[in-house]
Parts: sequence; structure tokens; C-alpha cells
Amino acid sequence: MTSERRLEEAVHRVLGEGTALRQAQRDALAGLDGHDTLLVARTGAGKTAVYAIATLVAARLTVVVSPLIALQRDQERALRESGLRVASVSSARTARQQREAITAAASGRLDVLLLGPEQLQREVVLTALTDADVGLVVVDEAHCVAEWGHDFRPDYLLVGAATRRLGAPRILALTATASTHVRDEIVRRLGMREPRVLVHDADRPNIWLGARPAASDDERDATVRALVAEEPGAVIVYARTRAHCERLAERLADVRPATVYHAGLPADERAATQDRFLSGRTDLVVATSAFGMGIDRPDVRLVVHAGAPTTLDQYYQEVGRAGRDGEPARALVVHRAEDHALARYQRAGGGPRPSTLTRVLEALAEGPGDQAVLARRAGLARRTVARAVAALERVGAVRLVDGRTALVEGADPHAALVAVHDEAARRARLEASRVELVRSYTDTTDCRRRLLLELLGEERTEPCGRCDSCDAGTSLAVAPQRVRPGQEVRHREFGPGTVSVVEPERVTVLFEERGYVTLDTQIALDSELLSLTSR
DNA sequence: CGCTACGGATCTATATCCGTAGCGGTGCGATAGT
Repeated sequence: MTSERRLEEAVHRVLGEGTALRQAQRDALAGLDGHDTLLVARTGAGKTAVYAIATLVAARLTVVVSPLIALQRDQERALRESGLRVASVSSARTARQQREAITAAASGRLDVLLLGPEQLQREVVLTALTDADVGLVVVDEAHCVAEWGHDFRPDYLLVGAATRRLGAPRILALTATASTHVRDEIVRRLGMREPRVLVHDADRPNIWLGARPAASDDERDATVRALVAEEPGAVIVYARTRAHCERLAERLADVRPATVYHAGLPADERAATQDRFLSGRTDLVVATSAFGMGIDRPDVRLVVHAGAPTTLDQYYQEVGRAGRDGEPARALVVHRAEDHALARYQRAGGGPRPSTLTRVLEALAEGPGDQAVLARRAGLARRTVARAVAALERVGAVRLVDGRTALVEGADPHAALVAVHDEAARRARLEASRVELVRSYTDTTDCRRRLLLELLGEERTEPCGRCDSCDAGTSLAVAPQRVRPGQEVRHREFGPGTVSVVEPERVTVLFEERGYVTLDTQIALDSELLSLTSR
């Protein structure tokens, strides 16, 4: 059978009779053989179909790394309906089911195996998959690599290392939105080879953008209340803390009944809230960032942030839950200067302590082991070990051998500690600068959409006409300039960087060593503080 | 980083001020106990 015929058949099986591939899907499939691919496309663009089809065409095992067990469940169902042989490995399955799944994967009786990044660090799973014929590793919700890997779920940073252990199959990373810096980080951290980054329609033109300052907590809550009161449709209110969710929901109660959603609530209650919202039985949820992946309701008319978000990446992800039906929707952030303090704290997380790294290195000196073994030997929590192993792997001091972590022969422990420290310091500067960038967004009188889209890698010279700045007439057109988004530059002090956002008189550059810095364009260029380079 | 709660000190006793400790978001998986 020709490859063209195989593709046709696979498309038919996955999408059904008479449905053709969309452009984004065709682009992703073409060239998947020769390149690791990062596909940035909005929810509903059919990303699952892309790897379902690729799997059928290749007739080899696809391993899908997915962050939430709930998402694994949804995908398992969807893939099974397409006639694929699917199984998953997670703590939601019994020990027996897990054993059966990895045995089936290893012996070629599966098309797709779904699991979380933690599973790829278990020796039994990794060794079984080493024997399997893995043709493709899919990293779903790939922004988690950059956003969760560094502290919250460190095993995300080890997905690349695990993939290399599986005979270095092709990688397909999928996400809905990501700034250029997050994209770079996904490519780097997953160790993608011959990487290809495909980006589709980041703009959501039907979502009107706005920001309102507030002088106090009460004033902020009152503004949120007024916004919710004037909106008859479905609304998501994002608050910064769990306590604030509860308080805000009480204050909204006489306007409209509000349901609270955050990670401190019992699992059954959370599931029920999500169900009610998705099915339209509840139209107002007050939530923390826990209300996120998997929230795909078409007719959300308003997303309000009661307090500035931690990063603009996070913000755009959350804003993107509005207006998925293409009808007009609004996204407003009601912010106080103090919000950024919380954001700084939340993004701060320094790297592993030197004493922790030393203990893990000592545990490794006794011989290779998987994280569970190392945790026992070192007397540390498994997550602490995972963070240390990820950091040490990054600087080349350890690597995965079979299903286990091992010391790299000849690696200098002291040099590794220094390298890990430097990396953590660099990262702390970057994260602090990302929080500052949120402030630029909330405080600007210029076009808000331009700032967001240029951060996401789309150059804009004209104001958008669909934000509060444009409504107020304070947005400015950017005259042709010597600097453009995406351009490589060098700063005399900060070193190399990439232009991120261009405003009429200012330019925001992402420096490798410093993070985001905003400069006066004219002064920086005329004084030769900043020079244009090309790589 | 900055807010909140709390204890102690001060003051023409019933509040108010000050210093400081604790806290703040996201989910997996393993474990203990029914």
C-alpha cells in the first residue's frame, strides 16, 4: 500500500467519512518523519487527530505524555472510538491494569499508551518501553514542560532524557498558546532534534481586552461584581488565592449564584462543578488557576481576573477560554500593584539546595537507581529527588541508563553544583522579569493586544481596535523601526537577546541572562548600548 | 514581596500601635487504614 493510500485510510478512520484534514493538521503530519515538531494551535484544532493519524500510518507504538489523569481518560475514550488500541498507566489504574498495559505496549499489542511524566521515571515502565517499538512520543499540553517542570512537577524536565532512552523516536509537542520563550524552552528541554515549530492563529479577535486598576481589595471586588452583574452569559472569575475565591463568591452571591473551584476542594465536588459548568447548568465559577486544562465550553462570554496573573502566558491561556464559539467575548483584569508581590513569590522557587544535590550524588555513588530507590537511599521525598535529578541531568552530571539514573563517569560534583546554582539564578531573573511584563500589560495605555501577540511571536504594527486602549484612543501605531519582533540583538551589558515587543518608543528584549528588559529604543540604539546582530 | 493575625506594650484603661511569624497555586503517586 502506498503511503498516500495509508494516510487516506487513516484520515478516514479517525475523522470519519467525508471530513478532510485541516491545514494545521496537514502541516503537522507532513514532515513529522524528518523533524521533531512543536505544534501551537488552539483547542479544537484537532491536535489529537494529528497523532492518531500519524500512529495509524506508522503502525508503531505512540507514547502520549499527558499532565492530568482526567485528560488521559478523555483521550483514551476518543482514541478508542477511532478504533485504536489504547491503554494508560497511572495511579488511577490498579497494579494489575498497569502491568497489563506496559506488557501490551512492549509486545506490540497497543497503538497508543497514555501516561504522565512521573511514569516515565519508573524503572518498570521505562525498561518495558525500551523493548517496545516506539515510533512517536507525543507531549500534550507541552507548556507544562516550561511552566511546571522547574518546581511543581520536575519529571516534566526529564521527559527528554526518557525519550532518548526509548531509542530517540520522533517527538510531537502540542500546546494551545506559548510565548516565543516558552516555545524555545519546550524545544530545548525536550531535546528536540531538527525541530520544527508550527504556529497557528494565536489571535482571538473576538475577545475584547481590558484592564482596570483598583486601589484596594474592596474596590477590586466591587469592580469585579459590577462586571459580572452586567454580563448575562457564562463567566469565569479567576482569583489569586483559594481564600479569595471563597470571599469573592460570597460577595457575588446576591448578583448571581457563584460556584467555587480550587484544588483545596474534594475531588467529587470539583468534578461536579466542572460538569455543571460545561453542561451549562452553572454559568458563574470563581476559581484559582486549577480551573484550566479541559475547560472547553464554547459560550463563555467573560473572563475576569480578580488580581493580576503571574505571567502573560498563563493569562493568555486563561483568556483563551472565552468566546470559543467565535462570538464576541471580553477579558478583563482588575489589578492592584500589590498583586505582583504574590506573583513574584509564586514564580520565585530557587533551584535545589546544594546539600540536597550532594545527598543525591552520594546516593548515586552507591550505584544507579530509579527515583524511588534514590529517595529511600538519600532519605528525601521523591519530588525533591526528581528536582535534583532534573537539575543534574541538565548540567550533564547524571543520565538515564536502562530505567535508572546513573552518575556520568568523570563528572565533577563541585562543578555540577556550581552549574546548577548558576542555572537557577538565571532562571530566577527570567521569572522575575516575566512578572514585570505582566505589569507592563496591566499598566499600558497602548494597545493591549499588540503586547500579548508580540509576546506570542506575532508582529503587529497597527492598534487592534478591540481593547480598552484602542477604545480610549490612546493606542499608537508603530512607525517602521530599526528593530522588529524576533530580531536578534546584543546588549553591551546583558549580552545576546531577542526582541520581543516593539512599542512606539520602547522595545522589550528577552535576554538569555537577564530575562525581559524594556529599553528606550532611540537611546539604546544611538548610544550603541544595543546593537542588531544575526545568528 | 506584602498582607493578615496575633501577642505584647503602652496608655491618664479601651483602644491603638508595633514587631514579627506565617501564608500564598498548579497534580501526580504512595501510604495508611477501612
